[in-house]
Amino acid sequence: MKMHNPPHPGEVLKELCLEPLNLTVTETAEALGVSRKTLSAILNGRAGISPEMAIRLGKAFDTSAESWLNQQMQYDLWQAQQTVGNVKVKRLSVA
Amino acid sequence: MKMHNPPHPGEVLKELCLEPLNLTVTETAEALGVSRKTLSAILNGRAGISPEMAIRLGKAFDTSAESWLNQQMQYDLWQAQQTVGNVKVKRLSVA
DNA sequence: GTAACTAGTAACGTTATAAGTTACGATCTT
DNA sequence: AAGATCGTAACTTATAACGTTACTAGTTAC
Repeated sequence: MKMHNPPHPGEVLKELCLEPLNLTVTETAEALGVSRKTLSAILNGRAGISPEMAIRLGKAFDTSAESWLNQQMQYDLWQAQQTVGNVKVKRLSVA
Repeated sequence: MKMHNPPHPGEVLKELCLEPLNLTVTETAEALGVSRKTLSAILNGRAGISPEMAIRLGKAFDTSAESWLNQQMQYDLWQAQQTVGNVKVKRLSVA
């Protein structure tokens, strides 16, 4: 029931990882083994974090890949709810 | 560090939702508002659960959309780790 | 035993996303 | 001025979700 707009994981990545360590986008992209463009898109909220990317981030920043995917999931779910949150579905549970 | 192969969410859906309620695939697909093919693909592990689908499942079975997406995430992450789990990434953390 | 229902799936199309390379313009730094 | 950095547009490739239609095969009912 999270009711607040979850931040895009890219923002978090920038604020919690790149900035504190004074890492450039170019430098970080190379370290991650992805193109600068790919990282840039994530940082600017124009792409999501794929499972592969989550693994890379986990290794680079010594965090859990899961935490990155989790943030992405929260973000995606919130977005989907804004779009199709009012789809009509027949209740199938016992209740 | 979950080391066991997580089940495909489609299996869980079948065993925990359809079967206990004696629901047919056709019937459930209609209730969810998706095509029979789409549901069938999920149930047989040939498609994943999208955020939209998670919302539909949550409404139909009175569960949280999050739990469905979470299962999908675990599954995707495990799959990705089997494939690219050994990518080389430069360590960027302080440690 | 035929008709109805059910299920998997192949073949087609549409839309969207992740990722890559290349290239350009803008800023900032030395 | 020269070099580095960054965002981003254009283009390509691969994958994925979803839809419709249609075929095959099994099961159930009359």
